[in-house]
Amino acid sequence: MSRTSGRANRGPAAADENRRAILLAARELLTEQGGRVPLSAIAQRAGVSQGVLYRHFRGRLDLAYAAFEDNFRTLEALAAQVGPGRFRVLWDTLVVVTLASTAFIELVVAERASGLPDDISVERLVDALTAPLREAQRDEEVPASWTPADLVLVLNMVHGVAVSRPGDLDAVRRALGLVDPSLVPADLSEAALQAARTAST
Amino acid sequence: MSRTSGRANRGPAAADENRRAILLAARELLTEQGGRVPLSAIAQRAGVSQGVLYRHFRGRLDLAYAAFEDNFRTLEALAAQVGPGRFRVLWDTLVVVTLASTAFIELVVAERASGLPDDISVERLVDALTAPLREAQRDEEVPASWTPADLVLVLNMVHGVAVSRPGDLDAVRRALGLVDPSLVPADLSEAALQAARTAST
Amino acid sequence: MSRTSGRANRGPAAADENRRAILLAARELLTEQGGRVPLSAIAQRAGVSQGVLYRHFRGRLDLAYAAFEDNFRTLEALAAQVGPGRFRVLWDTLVVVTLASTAFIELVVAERASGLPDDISVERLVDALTAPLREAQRDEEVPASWTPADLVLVLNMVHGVAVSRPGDLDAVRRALGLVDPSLVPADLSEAALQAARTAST
Amino acid sequence: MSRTSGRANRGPAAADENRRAILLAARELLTEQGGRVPLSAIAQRAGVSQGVLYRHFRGRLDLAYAAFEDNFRTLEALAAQVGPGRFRVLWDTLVVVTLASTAFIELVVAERASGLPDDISVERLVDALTAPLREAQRDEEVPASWTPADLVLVLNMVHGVAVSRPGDLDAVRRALGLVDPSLVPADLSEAALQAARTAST
DNA sequence: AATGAATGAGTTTTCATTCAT
DNA sequence: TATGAATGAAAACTCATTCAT
Repeated sequence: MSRTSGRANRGPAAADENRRAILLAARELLTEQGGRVPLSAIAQRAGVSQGVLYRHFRGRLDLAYAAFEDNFRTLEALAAQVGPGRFRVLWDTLVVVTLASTAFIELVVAERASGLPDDISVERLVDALTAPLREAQRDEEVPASWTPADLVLVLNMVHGVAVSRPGDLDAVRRALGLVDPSLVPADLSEAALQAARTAST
Repeated sequence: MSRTSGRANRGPAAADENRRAILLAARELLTEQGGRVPLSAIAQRAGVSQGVLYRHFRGRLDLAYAAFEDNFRTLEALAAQVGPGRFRVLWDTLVVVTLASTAFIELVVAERASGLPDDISVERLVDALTAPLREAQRDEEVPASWTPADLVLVLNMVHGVAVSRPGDLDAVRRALGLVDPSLVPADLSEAALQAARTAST
Repeated sequence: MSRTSGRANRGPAAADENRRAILLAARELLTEQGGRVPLSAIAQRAGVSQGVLYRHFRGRLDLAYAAFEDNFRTLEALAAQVGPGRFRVLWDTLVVVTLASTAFIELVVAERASGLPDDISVERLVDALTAPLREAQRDEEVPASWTPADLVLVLNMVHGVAVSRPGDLDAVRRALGLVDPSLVPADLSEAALQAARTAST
Repeated sequence: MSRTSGRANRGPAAADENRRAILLAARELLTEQGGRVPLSAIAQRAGVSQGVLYRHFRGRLDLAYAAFEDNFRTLEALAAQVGPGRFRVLWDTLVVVTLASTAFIELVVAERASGLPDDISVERLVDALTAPLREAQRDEEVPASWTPADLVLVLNMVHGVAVSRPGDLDAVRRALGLVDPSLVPADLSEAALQAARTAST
């Protein structure tokens, strides 16, 4: 599953590709083996030397921060688009992205003592959700009582299910259904997750 | 928060006290510093030597298993009692115990690759819940549609909130309320958690 | 030149001996190979594992601090003794110890950015020198114009010669003679240095 | 303190400027942070790429050798001039240059194991000093007993003070005064040092 | 000729686990 | 039986040096 063939120096031109390969490898290995996979294993899976990993990311946590940043950007881009049903799209993506990022969330949670960087915050999510949620409530697609913060809470719950039952998408569906049927994404498949994983910047 | 005072050999009489002190220290340190605290730090906080820690627990995961076993026993004892309202008591305890054991759950989840021992399983929880839940449904205290497995799912969700927002009991209350108001425990306080923490065998 | 024979675990009883062996090995290797010898090489020469080195000393600088502390104690003990000629003894020892500690001084100097711990200071030397110097001046053994701080300055100069001409004791003698003939120690031999090296706590 | 502005290829015209910028950056960083600054940091401070640094200097030690060579040339030029008081000028410059080059001296001393190149030697200094010293002695400006080698020894001592008390020019003055008042340079100021630093080739 | 990314070989550092006392 | 030192096997991290562009 190594991305690049040999270990030839492909030169600076490959820098961006390397960065992406590292993030992807991290996602995979963290998911497969848990938060303590050696960084050297991640570098290896990405097909780069350890030095390259350290050039791109200051350390383990930085990998997670970078993934979060990517996610935020994806979501903010979605939220910025207007049109009917954008809440639906945004929410479904949010759930899928949360599931695809379980490993990174765990990492950050495990190192909570270190404190989060400013640009990784619940507020950012709340901001992106506010307008789309209001629209959806106006159109009576979702209960009027919900706040953006409630939705973030639901994502936290989704994460709880994801870590407790790795790979069990049906459990996630049932869990969301317990809160409200309208929260269950239309396409919650392994393929959708895989797409979200590969899409990282 | 008991620490053994000196370091004289206090004989087997101290063994139990040591065991409890170790589990408590582990809970504290895992919560404070995340899953990677050195075992030596746990031993130190517990006021025992590393040798003693190893005498009681085979390793890091064993600490979590032991805590789980304790929890299971507490809950099964509760479930065995009959009488009106026993579901209420059982559920409230389940939530509190889940929150008090966040650190150990994280540990096990992080090492999920290692596989769980047989006596730590969802089934055991389902078994304990089945009868009390049926009673509560008969008395129309909770929706008839719920299954014991659904409740375990809710506990998973609670765990998700707990790790995402450490110490925020209000978030837990709101989250449970989103599922169903009847799921919010009557006494969900730091004091209740502390009691659950100290209660470990 | 390894101090201990094999690599058997000689148990806690050897802890003190290990500490000493590490300091001695550090002195030797730093002198032979400069300030960048791998700590692993020091551990090896001392006949202990790397972990033992780290148990005794937080890192490279700690080795130097420990050596300084040892030196200070030796000197303060000498300064505390009374009797005629104690300045002579103290000064000669000071020069020898400075030369025997060249490697550690270089280390600390190289890492000056890190700042010194409080208990490693010029003042401590000045304090130890004050009374003995006063006596020597009363007895007209040394020029009345000198201050303890001047003597420390002379030690700094000795260090300059030591690093610039490693092993050249004659250069040290000539240098001290340029300042004042009375500053040249009576016994400034490789044997005296070796004794000072081995004497570290 | 010159930095190349952009990063366009400015052609061979920039080569000299780069060389100087690198040496200056090395002086600064070695002084600030000790002998272990990464070469990449030096290149960065100099405003050039690592490749350029390597084009000019084979490695870390080469930086020091180059600085020494520069110093030697300056001094030999001074020594070649005749006229009354040339010893004075030469000596004062020697002291200033020694202080301005502390960082490089430390570097070479730390790597003493590697051995010096032939053209960096005490003899070269002795040669430059011989005639001027003889004149000064004939004019009774300095004690007749001194040899050129003694003066080199005094420079070694100056270096010892410089590393032990970074930036403390007064200590240097006092130290030289302890040897002989005539050795204290007339202008021993930070400005004079700065001039010597910038003067490199 | 300049840039700065990539390599890869150290070095440092950390712990789980063992074991002498 | 308890203690805490020692081991040793990872893992993290750092840079000098090379090299594609």
